Amino acid sequence: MGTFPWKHRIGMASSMKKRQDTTIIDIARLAGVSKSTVSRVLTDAPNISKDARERVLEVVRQTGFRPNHLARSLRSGNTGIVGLVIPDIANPFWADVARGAQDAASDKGTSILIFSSDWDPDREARHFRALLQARVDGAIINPVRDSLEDIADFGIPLVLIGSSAGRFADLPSVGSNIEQGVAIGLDHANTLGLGLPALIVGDAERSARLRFVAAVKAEISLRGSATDNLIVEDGHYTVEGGRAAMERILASSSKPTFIFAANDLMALGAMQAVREAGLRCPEDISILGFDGIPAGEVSAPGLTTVAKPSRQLGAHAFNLLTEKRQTAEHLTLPCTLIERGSVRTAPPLSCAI
Amino acid sequence: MGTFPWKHRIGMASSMKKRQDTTIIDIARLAGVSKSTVSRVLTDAPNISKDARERVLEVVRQTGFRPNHLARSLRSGNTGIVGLVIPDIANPFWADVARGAQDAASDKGTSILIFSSDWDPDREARHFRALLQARVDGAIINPVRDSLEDIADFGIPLVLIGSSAGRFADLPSVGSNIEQGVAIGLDHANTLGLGLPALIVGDAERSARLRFVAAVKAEISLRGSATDNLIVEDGHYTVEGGRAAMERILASSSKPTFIFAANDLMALGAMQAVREAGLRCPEDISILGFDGIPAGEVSAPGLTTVAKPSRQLGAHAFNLLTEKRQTAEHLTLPCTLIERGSVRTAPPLSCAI
DNA sequence: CGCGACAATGGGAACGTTCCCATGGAAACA
DNA sequence: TGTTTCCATGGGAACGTTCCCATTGTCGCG
Repeated sequence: MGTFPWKHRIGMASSMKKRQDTTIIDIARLAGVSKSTVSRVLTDAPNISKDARERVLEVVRQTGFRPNHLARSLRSGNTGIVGLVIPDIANPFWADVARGAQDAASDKGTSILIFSSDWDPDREARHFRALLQARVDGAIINPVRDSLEDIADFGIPLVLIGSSAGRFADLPSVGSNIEQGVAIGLDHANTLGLGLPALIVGDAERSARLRFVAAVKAEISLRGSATDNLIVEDGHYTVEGGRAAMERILASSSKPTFIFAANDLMALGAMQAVREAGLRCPEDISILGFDGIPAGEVSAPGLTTVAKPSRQLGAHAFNLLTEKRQTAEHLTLPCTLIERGSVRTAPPLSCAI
Repeated sequence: MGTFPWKHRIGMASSMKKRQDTTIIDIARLAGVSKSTVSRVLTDAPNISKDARERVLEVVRQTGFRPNHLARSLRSGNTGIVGLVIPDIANPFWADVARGAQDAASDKGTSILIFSSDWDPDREARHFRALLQARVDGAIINPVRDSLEDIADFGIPLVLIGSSAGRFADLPSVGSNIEQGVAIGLDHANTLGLGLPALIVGDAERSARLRFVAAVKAEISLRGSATDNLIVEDGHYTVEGGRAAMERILASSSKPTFIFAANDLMALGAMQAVREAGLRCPEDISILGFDGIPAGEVSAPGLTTVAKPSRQLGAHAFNLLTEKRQTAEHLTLPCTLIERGSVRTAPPLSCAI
C-alpha cells in the first residue's frame, strides 16, 4: 500500500487512454470491505459501522484516493458543476458577478463553468449547447436576446441574471433594482440642483436600455418635469462608445450640464470626451454613472455612480439555483449611491452669480 | 417523432433522479442501425457508409439529441474541460487572462472551469482537488506558492502562467517578459530624463516581487548607476496598497519624482495619494505602472504603463496545454509600453530653469 | 424462545457512452 | 473461381461509480 508505482503521467497525447489508477474497488479490497461500503462511506450514507468507516477512511487517506467525479455524476445525475453565461468576463462588472457566484459555489463544493457570450446570439447558443452536454446541474444566464423560447425547455434549472431577467415570469431571476437606482441617482442630482440629465445609453436592442430610459422618464415625470425633450444618445457599452456618444452630444446644439450614463464604462468614456473637449468635469459638466466598477474609483475626478450589487447578484443567483423553491422567485437587489467627484456639488453658476 | 413528451423538467429537487430521455440507443433504433454506428457517426469515425451517416444525422436532428458528455468522458477519458486557477477573476488583469484562455478554448470546443485562489494556499489546494475530481483534461495554474512538489505529480497536463511560472523547468509555462518590460519602461523614463525611480512593489513573499526588483536593479546597473539607495516600498497588490505605500513614501525624507509600480492597481493608488497630498502627477511626480489594465485608460492623467499581453497569455497557455510537445516549453511574451499622461514629458524643472 | 424490525453489508444492475473484436460481404487480385 | 484485403456493421465488454435488493446478524419484545 502507500504509493502506487503506476501513477506517473507526464505530458499527454490527446488520444492517450487515461485509465484511473485506483478505484473504489481497490479501496474496498485494501480495507477488507465491499465497494458498496466504500461508496457509502464516501457519500456519507447512513448505517455504516464505525469500524468499517474508519478502516475505509484510513485506506483512502493512505492511497490519496479521489473518487472519479465523472462516474459518480453519470450514475447519480449530479455533476457538481453549474454554468455561468455572461456577456464578457473581462468586463469588470460581470467579472465581479462571476466572483460572487464563484464564492457562493465554492462554499457548497460546486465548480463553475464560465462562458462569455459577447452579446452574440450565436456564441450564446454554442455555450448553451456546451452546458447541456456537460450535464451541468444548472445555469445562471444573462440572456442576450429577450426571446427565451429555446432555453425555456432546457431541462435544467435556470436562473436569469441582469436587468432583463425579471421579464420571464416562470423563470427565477436576480437583478438589480434599476428603478430604485435611477431614483437615488436623480434624487442626488436634484438635491444638488442639477436639472435634467442627458442620457448616454447602450445598444438599442437590449431591453436594459429601454428599462433605464423608462425609469429615468418616470422619475422625471414624478418630479413634475416634461420628458419630451430628453436627450438620449445611443452608444456601445464601452469606454469608446461613451466617448463617441459624448462627442456627438458636445457637437450638437444642446448643451447639457448633466450626463447620466447607463453604465460606468460609458460614463468614463464621456468623462474623457469632456476633458478632451477642453471642458471640466464636474465644473462644466456633471457625470453620473451606473454600475459601480472599481475603475470609477481611480478616474479623475472619481466617478459618482449608482452601484449595482454585482457580487451579491452572483451569489444570490447561485443560491437561488440550489435552494430551489416551488415557484419561480424574483430577487431584486437595491443599488447604492457612491459619491465621488464627477457631480458638481456647488450650486449652479446661474444661481451663484 | 419530433418532440418528445417527457422532456419537461421545471425546477429541480437536488436529489431528483435525472434520467436522460433520449440515448444513443434510441437514435440507433430510430435510424435502423446499431449504437456502434451511431457512436461512429457522432465521433466522426472513419468507415461509415454515406447512407448510414445521413440516416443517423437526420434522426439526431429531428430529435434534438445531444450525447451525454459524462458517459462519453467516462469511457474515453477526455472531458473537454480544462481548469484555470488564478488569484482573482475580479482582478482585471486576470479576468483578461481568463478571457484569452476562454476564447482559445472555445475555438476547440473546450470549456473552462475557473477558480479564484485569492493567493491563499488553502483555497488553492481545494481548487486543485476539485480539478482532479472533475477529471479535467488539463489545467492552467498561477501557483500561489513557489513550491510545487504537490502538484508536480498531478497526473494531468499542467501549464503554469504568470511571473513565477518559468521557475519550474519541467513544467511548461507562459509568462510575460518582465525584464524586457522593465527595460522599455526605464528606457522611456531615461529618454525623458526622469532619473532613478522609487519602487512600489507587492507582497514580499511572492517571487514576482523579487523578479521585478531584480530586473529594475539590473537595468539601472546597466546604465551605470548605483542601486544601493533604491527606494523600495512594499504594499498589497491593490489600489489601497498602492495608496498606502505612496503615502509612506511621501511621509519619508526621500522625495522621489518618479515612481515605478509593479502593478497598475498600485500605480493608480499611488496616483490618488499624490493627488490627495496636493501634488500633481506628472508635473511633481511621474508614475509608471506595470500591467496595462483598462482602468489605467480612464484615470487622470491616463496611466503610462508597461502592458503585459494578458489576453495572449491566456490564449497561449491554453494552446500550450493542448498542442503538447515532448519537452516542456517556456513561452515568454513581450510587454509593450502604453504612453498616456502620468509620466512627465517635459524636461525636469531644474533643467528648464 | 420465536418473530419482526432494523442495522450493516455484499453483490449485481444500471448510468450512456466508446472501445474492441467478430462477422459478413464486396472488391481486388491471382 | 478461390483467396485476400478491406470496408461497413453489430454486439458485448468496459469505464467507475451509485442504486437497489437480498442476506446476515443482533436486538427487543411478547
